[in-house]
Amino acid sequence: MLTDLKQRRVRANPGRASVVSLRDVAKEAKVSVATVSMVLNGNSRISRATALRIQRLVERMGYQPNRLAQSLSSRYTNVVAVMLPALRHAFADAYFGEVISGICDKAGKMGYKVMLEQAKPEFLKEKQHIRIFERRYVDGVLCLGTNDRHRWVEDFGAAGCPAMVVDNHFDHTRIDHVVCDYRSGAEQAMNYLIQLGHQKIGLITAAPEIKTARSVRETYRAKLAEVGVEPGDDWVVDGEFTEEGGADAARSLMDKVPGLTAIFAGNDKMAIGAMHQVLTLGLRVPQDVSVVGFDDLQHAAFVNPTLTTIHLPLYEVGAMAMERLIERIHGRAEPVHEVLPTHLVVRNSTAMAKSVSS
Amino acid sequence: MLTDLKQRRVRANPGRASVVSLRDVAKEAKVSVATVSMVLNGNSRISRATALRIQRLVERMGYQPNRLAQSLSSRYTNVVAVMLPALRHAFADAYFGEVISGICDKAGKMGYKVMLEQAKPEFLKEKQHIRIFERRYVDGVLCLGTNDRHRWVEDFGAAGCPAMVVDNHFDHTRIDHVVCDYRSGAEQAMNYLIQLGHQKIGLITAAPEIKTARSVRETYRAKLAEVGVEPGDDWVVDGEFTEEGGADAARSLMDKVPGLTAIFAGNDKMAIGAMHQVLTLGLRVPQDVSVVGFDDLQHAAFVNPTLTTIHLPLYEVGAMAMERLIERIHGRAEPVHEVLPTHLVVRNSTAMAKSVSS
DNA sequence: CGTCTTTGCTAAACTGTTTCAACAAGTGTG
DNA sequence: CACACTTGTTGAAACAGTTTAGCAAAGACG
Repeated sequence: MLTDLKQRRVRANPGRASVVSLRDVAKEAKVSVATVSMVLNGNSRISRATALRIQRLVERMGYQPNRLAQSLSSRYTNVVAVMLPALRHAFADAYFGEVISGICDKAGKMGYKVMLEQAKPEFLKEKQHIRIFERRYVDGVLCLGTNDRHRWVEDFGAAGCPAMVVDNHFDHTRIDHVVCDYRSGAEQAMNYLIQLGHQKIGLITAAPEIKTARSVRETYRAKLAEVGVEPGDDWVVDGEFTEEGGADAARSLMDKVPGLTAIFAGNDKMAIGAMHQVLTLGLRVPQDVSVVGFDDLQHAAFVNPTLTTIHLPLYEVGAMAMERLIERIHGRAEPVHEVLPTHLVVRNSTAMAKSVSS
Repeated sequence: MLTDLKQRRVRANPGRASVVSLRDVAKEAKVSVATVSMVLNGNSRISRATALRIQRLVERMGYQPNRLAQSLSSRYTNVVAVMLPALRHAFADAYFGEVISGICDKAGKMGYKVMLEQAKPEFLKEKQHIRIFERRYVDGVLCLGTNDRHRWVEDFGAAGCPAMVVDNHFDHTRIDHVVCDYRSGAEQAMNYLIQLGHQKIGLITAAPEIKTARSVRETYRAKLAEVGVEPGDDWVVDGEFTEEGGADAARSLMDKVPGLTAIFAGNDKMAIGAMHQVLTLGLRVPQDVSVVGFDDLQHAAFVNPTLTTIHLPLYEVGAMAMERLIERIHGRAEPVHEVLPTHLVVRNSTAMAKSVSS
């Protein structure tokens, strides 16, 4: 008999929609808040009749649980953070965009919200990446665009915070990851170029501190070795993962490697920059120089000429990382180390090597 | 004298970092939780000595306020949502990326977190865009990529939820907005083309339901009228804001408008698609056809030829929208209608019209 | 010396949920 | 008929903060 009828302070809530609480529903239904809560959570100890009555009331009153209170009580926020690197154009990057797309779609389906964070130096120095857990902003974090120098990734493991490295791989840390098969992708690209008769193949890559980039580089050397080619020091150039970098790298290659007939770039942006540079130098793609990219961004099909590239299942990588992260949050014990397959997409930036075709 | 010494249940928190609470600090300092709370919130009624002592203790114990509890009590979450349109590549879009970049940077500086949402049909049908307020996920929302058909934008005003339309403008709704000066941008582009001697200028635009696109279209007609040119029906084609659309639109223009010497595209993606198509048709850019874009995405400087375009201050638009939204959350009464200036960036996709230069 | 004000702090109410112990009523069993 | 078990529900504690009313003690003043 609702003994607790003491006046609730009238909500001083200027202009904001007055929200109904569990209490309001309970009072209206003349039951305790515990009962309403149990109905909403499908507790089987509530009679069918009461459950139905209250469900209708909840519907009619438009009750929405306050998820701050829910999270406070349940210790789960149902929010995960996406950590992006502190690059000026990180959000405007098609590569990250594709991964985030997969993350968000999966998150939505699993009832999770996605929060955006950038791994800026001061953010990390203040240990904010751990604080977002301690302060209960998130249940887990997905780390994009990481490299070996990002030692902060290890903090998550040490602090017991669910975290996942997306599309990269740390050697000396047991942190979970979901990654594309860069090695196999590089093999396919090199096989294809070699098949077309190319031997003097330049590699534009970046950041040796990125494991996946190292895989590509090693595969490049291994594949050339298979056909008896020993690349010179000038054959591998850093392109910083940007169009500008790719363009500069291509210039360096054209300068220092006479007779070069093909360029393999570690991502599409560098490939596009490189193509641009080759064309600027008055040479033709693919007649004089073939170019192969890596990523298969949507854009790759709309440059001139269209770009032959390795397709990475970035959307799928994002979705799977999200799924596995949620499992980890819910207590999964086994480590996650998923590798997703890649494939070659042939377009118009590649052709038979000149020495062969002529 | 801590009368409330009843045992707190031992935290059943397997593996997770044990977090210190206000209570823990209070107990250690032998004061009440209220005192600690007041110290942290800078309440002046606490003695300097106590404040200092507690601040040091807070530091030493590594206390971090639980923001779920804070938000529950204060009714502010310090989180805003960014609503993106339900396009497959919304996150991979450089246009949105640039705006989001500005939003996130500003949010970080103002102590806000950013949550990502996609305006999918079922999301809106379930009124989730209002629910995220009712359920206290966010204090405000920034709407990107909206158009006149998105009537849900009006729901925010009706429900008293702080919201802001970013880089667009609704005629019949008094919702706040921050927008680039599309009209002036289009004027600059048209002036420049006309200056170069172009008269037969095709327009690739999109979605008449987007106010800013309509502004561009109207300006295009007005500017042509100024020089006595009446564009035919075939001169204006829809390009759907995509590379593919731009390419198709360019084909249509080349087909149906004999003697066309310039194309003005409503965004850079369509411009790039159009350039690609023109080149594919065996014509040269800019010698045969000049192309002007709109946006000045980072990418525009790395296509071949580099793209002449209108620079939009998208980063700044995002940052300002965020700032104004926070003001609105904190009770700002006056409507926000900001317009940010644009400017022309001349690159290599434009040249004198053929009839003039020859 | 008694009253008033200021200072410094505390108890308790409040935010809105989940969950558990307990209890009344009804049913089944020996 | 007594006892145990099941069913349906409730009260209260817990989550972790903020905020307000109010209580002592100390200083100012008539």
